[in-house]
Amino acid sequence: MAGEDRAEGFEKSGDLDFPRPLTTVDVVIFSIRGDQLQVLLVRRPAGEDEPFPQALALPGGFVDVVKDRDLAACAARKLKEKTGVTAPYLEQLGSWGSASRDPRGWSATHAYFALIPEEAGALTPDARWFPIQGGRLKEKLAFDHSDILASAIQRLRNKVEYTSLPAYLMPAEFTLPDLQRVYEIVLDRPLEKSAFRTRILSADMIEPVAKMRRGPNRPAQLYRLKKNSKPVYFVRTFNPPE
Amino acid sequence: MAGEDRAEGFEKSGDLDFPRPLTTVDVVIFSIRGDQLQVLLVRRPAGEDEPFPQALALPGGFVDVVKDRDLAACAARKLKEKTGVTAPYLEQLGSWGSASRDPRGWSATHAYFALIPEEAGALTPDARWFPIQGGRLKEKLAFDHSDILASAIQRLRNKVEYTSLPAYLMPAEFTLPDLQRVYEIVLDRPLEKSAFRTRILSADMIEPVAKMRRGPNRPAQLYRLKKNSKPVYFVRTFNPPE
DNA sequence: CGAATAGTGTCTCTGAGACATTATAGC
DNA sequence: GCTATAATGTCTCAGAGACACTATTCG
Repeated sequence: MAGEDRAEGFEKSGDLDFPRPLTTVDVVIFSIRGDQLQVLLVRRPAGEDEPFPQALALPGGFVDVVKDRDLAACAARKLKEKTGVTAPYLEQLGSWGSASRDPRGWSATHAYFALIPEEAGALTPDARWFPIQGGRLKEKLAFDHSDILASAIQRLRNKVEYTSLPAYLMPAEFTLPDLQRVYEIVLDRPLEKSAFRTRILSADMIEPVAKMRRGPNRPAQLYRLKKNSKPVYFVRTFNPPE
Repeated sequence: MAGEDRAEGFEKSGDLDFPRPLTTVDVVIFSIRGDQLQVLLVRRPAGEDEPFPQALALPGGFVDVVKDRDLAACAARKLKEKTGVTAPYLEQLGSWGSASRDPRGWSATHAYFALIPEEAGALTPDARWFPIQGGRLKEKLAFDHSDILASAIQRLRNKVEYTSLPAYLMPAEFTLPDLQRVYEIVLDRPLEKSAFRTRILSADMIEPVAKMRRGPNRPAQLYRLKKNSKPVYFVRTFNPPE
């Protein structure tokens, strides 16, 4: 059955009649809400034969070989279904597959992570936002979703050190102090204003709009993301403390 | 058949009787041979009903739900089978899945990439090394393996700018000029000797052995990787030209 | 000695960190 | 004027780039 031939790499692939792992896609969806980094989670159904009934989980599910042309389309579909949003930023995170992660049998999930602005979309009723505090989620998740989420948080933090990713968490128009605040929320440490501004402005990723944000103090210049702006990679990280 | 319920994320998962994609693992194995970056490829079988008969491909194959505990173990097994080597460096690269990449049906592959030293292992007869020239392979590959390889090359080059990954391509003992040469081969551009040495030596990743490499000129200090040394991440990239 | 490569030193430049200073709004 | 926040400027420091210079072997 699960013999050598197959494992050696297609040598007898004319015969495709052997057990296949389950194939799923899960999406880690981040947003900034109320000055916190938050992640979108759904509650699993309650059925008798359900794995992890009622547990919290990442939005996701089985690949649909009819509806989904490829993995990215599948992830985009799940994102759209849960949030109404179409791909501001969607990146593949990695895959997790083993005999034990799903009680129903050998399964492999393709994990993606998405960044969306606070204003975006209309949630489905089964989905809720949960804050990431101290770089972690308090709640336990179904399957190995806690591992996947931890990996997503680490990847996000890492990349925020040397990329413009937080721009995708911003509303259409924002000020430089707004953007710096989002960097600081994700990294959970303060950044130097002066160095921050130099870095962002020299990256040619945002452009000023002819408006200012007014408040009880000096107004701030409003900016927007430049058209078709891909993420920018800086040649240095922010120097992590110590 | 491929209806909404399933796609919505396990909601009816009691019913697992629907088409599953094929699940494979492929490994991009790099080594330095004869002053070139090379990749290990196998030739596909010639059978009538084989996809891409006789074409070159990355080593890999179906996940074996009996033999393979998880994806990484599956990748390590394939690496071992083809090269006799056990994991000097093995990292997940990403996954590729679509309806069209394999003529036998919807399939998803989990791609890994491995770095091994030149001396290592005994190849199986169906595997051969092919040089990467100008950052690309001349040969066309089966499936979407050309895309996967291109992605692996890009990831490798990227990481070499700010990590110690090339250390895993080195023999047990090597000199600093040797190591610099490997960096230069992968990046395909010369590096400054002085800056290179400062960076590597301050990274605390290698240690001198009490030997010198002798030649027709001044001998060079031999080094080895420190025990259990994980890859080092530098806070700056080498400044790319222009 | 010369050739060749190993290894070090010097000078400049860029960008981050720290922190002071100036600017502009509301009250 | 006072307060609060936006925006800029100054000084220092680390590390890269460029390149000169010294060191050590063989022949």
